[in-house]
Amino acid sequence: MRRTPTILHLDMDAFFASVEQASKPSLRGKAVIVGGLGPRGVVATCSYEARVFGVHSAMPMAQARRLAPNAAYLVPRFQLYRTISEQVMALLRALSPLVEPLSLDEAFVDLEAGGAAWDLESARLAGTKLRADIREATGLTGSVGLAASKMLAKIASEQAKPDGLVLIDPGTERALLAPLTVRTLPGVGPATGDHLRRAGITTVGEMAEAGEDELVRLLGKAHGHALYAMALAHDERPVVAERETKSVSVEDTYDVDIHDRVRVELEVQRLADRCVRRLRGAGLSGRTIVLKVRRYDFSTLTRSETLRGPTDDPAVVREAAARLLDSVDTTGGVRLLGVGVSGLADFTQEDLFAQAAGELADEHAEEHVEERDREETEVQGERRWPAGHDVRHTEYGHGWVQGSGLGRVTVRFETPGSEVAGRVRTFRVGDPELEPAEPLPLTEAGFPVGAGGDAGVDQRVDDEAVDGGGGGRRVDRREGDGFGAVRG
DNA sequence: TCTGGGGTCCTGAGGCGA
DNA sequence: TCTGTCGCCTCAGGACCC
Repeated sequence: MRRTPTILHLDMDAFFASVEQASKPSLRGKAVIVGGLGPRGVVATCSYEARVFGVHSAMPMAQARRLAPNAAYLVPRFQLYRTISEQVMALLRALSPLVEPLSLDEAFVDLEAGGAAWDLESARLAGTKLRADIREATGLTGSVGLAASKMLAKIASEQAKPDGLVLIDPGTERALLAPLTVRTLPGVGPATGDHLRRAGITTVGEMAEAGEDELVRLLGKAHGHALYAMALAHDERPVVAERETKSVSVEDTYDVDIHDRVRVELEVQRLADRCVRRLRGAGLSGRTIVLKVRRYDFSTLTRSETLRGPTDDPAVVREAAARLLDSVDTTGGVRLLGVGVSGLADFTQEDLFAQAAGELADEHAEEHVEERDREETEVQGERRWPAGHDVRHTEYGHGWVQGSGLGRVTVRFETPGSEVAGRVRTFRVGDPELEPAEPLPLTEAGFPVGAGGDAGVDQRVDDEAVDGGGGGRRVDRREGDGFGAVRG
């Protein structure tokens, strides 16, 4: 392990929720919860104000609503988050060519490789400056951890949250780790945590004391060796800038279990088409087709088939997925279906006939996508208005959808630069003066050139209105009008 | 009461050829 | 020719991460 704390871990604070608060002044200081708003949605991120009520990531949305009924509930706007994330990643790449993004809101940076830091003080300075730069460029806060390894840098940034910086001094690592719970270590989730607890091991120090042989006996070879090394603060994993994609998959959870076998078959075909579009979009093909089925009782099974050569042919993937489905009993109903492709290559080995058939099928698939996009943004000729998405009104200007339902849409007219919360007005959903709009930049610095906003047409539509967060007043709560229905 | 979506990695069973 | 074994591959499931 290197002796200088020049591995940096950046973690943006409550990223999705913070972006929403920055773009909607009326939500600042309020409980904001971002996630799937359907009956089976879960929380993606929530603001620190929402965490006070016990809400956290991955919690079922229904539970979050019970804990924080007056919070603002918004659907994620991934395109906007991606745009902001690119701004942040650009700042990281200015520090070093060795940047390893873990997600939209997290990354490792090897400061030493970029010459941005070489000792304790230069590392601290680089981290401090980075946080200031991020705030200036995006208006958002991020927490920084600095240490001599990835594991320790990540633990440090966790301790720094929110809006802080923690540097782990070389030589103090083991003492720092010893009292922490085993769940602190990457790779220890609920199952491994339980396993260790049953063996009387609850802290990292106890893991180190237990010894390598005992951990291997308890957790298996790979896991045991890796976790023992981590418990001793040994982590030699390098920061890796480019990671190869190993698989591509798509899956859908349905609002209501599907019992109809024909419908299940149809959904699998659609998922296969979507998966192939993603595959082709990435310029990839793959050999192994995987079908995933989650049944009514939440039991999950996968079936896979390996072809003789890699394919990106929608017809081939559809047929393989259909064959795999033949071996699965779906009579009790299914809540989730998924199709994936692994064993990836950046070339194909299809014969000419298959290629030709594929192109034909692909044309149909493209038509199908456009059709679905229309379905998602319009219902019986009327536009849909996802909660939180930006809109523009010819008279009142820029705003965002606070809620919709019963043929009405409620809009709050404000922009990221607004000093005070904007006024709220309600319109007919078909009002010709109201149209979806691109998100505005969060700061005057704006988005980088070429970065797009969110078209606002490709998101799942919520079926709930949102509350501004303050007064406990619910706006336009929709009754069952078909908006939340399962696609298809 | 309920539990998303998109990934990665590991393990163990079983088939198969050398 | 039969049998054991080793290594590799495929398949299914589980755990974990964000």
